[in-house]
Amino acid sequence: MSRRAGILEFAVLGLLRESPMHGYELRKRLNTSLGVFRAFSYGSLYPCLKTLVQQGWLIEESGNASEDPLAAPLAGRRAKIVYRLTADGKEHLEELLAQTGPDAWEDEHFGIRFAFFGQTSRDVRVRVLEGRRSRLEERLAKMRASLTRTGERLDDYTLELQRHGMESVEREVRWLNELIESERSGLDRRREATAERTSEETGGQPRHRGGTRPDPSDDIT
Amino acid sequence: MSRRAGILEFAVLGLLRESPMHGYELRKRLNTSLGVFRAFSYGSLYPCLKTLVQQGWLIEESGNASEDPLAAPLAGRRAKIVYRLTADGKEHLEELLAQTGPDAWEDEHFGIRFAFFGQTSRDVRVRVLEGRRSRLEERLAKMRASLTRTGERLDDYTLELQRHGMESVEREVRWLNELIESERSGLDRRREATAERTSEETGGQPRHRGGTRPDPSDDIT
DNA sequence: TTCGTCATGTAATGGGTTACATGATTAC
DNA sequence: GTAATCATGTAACCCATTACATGACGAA
Repeated sequence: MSRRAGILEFAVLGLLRESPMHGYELRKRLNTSLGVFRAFSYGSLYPCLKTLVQQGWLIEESGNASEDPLAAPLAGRRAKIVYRLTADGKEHLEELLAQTGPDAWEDEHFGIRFAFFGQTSRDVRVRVLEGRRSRLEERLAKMRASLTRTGERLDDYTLELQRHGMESVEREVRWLNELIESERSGLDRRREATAERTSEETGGQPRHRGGTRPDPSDDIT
Repeated sequence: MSRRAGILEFAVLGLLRESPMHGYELRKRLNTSLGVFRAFSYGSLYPCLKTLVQQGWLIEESGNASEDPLAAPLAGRRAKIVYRLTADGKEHLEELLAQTGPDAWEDEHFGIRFAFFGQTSRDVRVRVLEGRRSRLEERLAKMRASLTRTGERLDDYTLELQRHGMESVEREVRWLNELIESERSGLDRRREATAERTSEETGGQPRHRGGTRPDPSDDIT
């Protein structure tokens, strides 16, 4: 059981905790809200959903659950397959969210972890941020060492690439410092607020509708 | 023939153009000089080398070719498999280097392309940089649109993640602007210098040896 | 009636990793 | 002699993508 995360699984579970959705919608959210870094395709999403159902973490429902309540009597609209998190699934997600293992701060995972910080307890948040930071500092050390090394003889472009890369990492470290700082200073107020607060604020807010339909080719890529 | 690039193939060809090497050394270079972004393992490198040999782009040589000429009479040192670029291979690389198709500026490819700018003609360099820039600007537009959209209701962390992501992209755009600018201003001097200059400056510089052996676990990761 | 979007899926493929197996050489 | 590093590989797997197949619905 619990054959270690996989970032898509994580993302799906996290999104479905906020509200039930069908696959198509899920993918769209994956590639806008969370997808700044990563885009997923149906070819991975649907099989993933299937295995999550098999694990008992999701159930398939039919009916226009997460549809806009304002335009409620759609009636004719064909009922799609809506996925909802089960109790087991919620529990499983809770476990994933509580993990602070090394893969929580690797490049790919960190983004997802951060995206669901709203569902994560503050101490885990801090641990993940700190883990990420030391990961990056370790990397910086190696990059500096590699630049210092006598010999190597890199040409200007390679050098420039490395310089820019290092600056990017340094920038992320500064960002993390600020975040950690602000997590720490947020100690006094919202002391009670750890993993329990999410339920009431994730209620059914109307989905966006009308206004600027922003270019049908979704995902930011 | 020429079954489209693949970044590892590209990197191997590019590195071997500078000087012949054996697999182990190749991987190390891949993961330091170029490897700021990406790390490769033997499990992908050796099979890749094999197919490149089959394509006729590399030949296997035995002998301590790229070894430090200062410590030349190593004699006892067992001869490893040294890979050298063939004429065909060089030609093929030239073609790859000249390509300015859309995948030249996608995230993964762009790094490699840039790393070998020293072997690339200036007009191609500019085209790739500009392509990359417009790619990023396109992305920025989508991100802005997605942030502007009414509804969506993202929580603070997701918002912060997107904000940071956008700033990263904006920063890269500024970097590209500077690079393009400096490529353009470099028009007068080195006018002759396009793809022909690389031969004499890539001669056998001594490999690093002695001094600080920088921590045997290579790759920057 | 046709186009665009919504919606769900499958099969083939890709491009890499991990873990393993093996062995030579060098430094202590 | 033994540990670390150098060196070459293979097999099993992973996680995703691409291309494809299918079809319903709404709007022009």
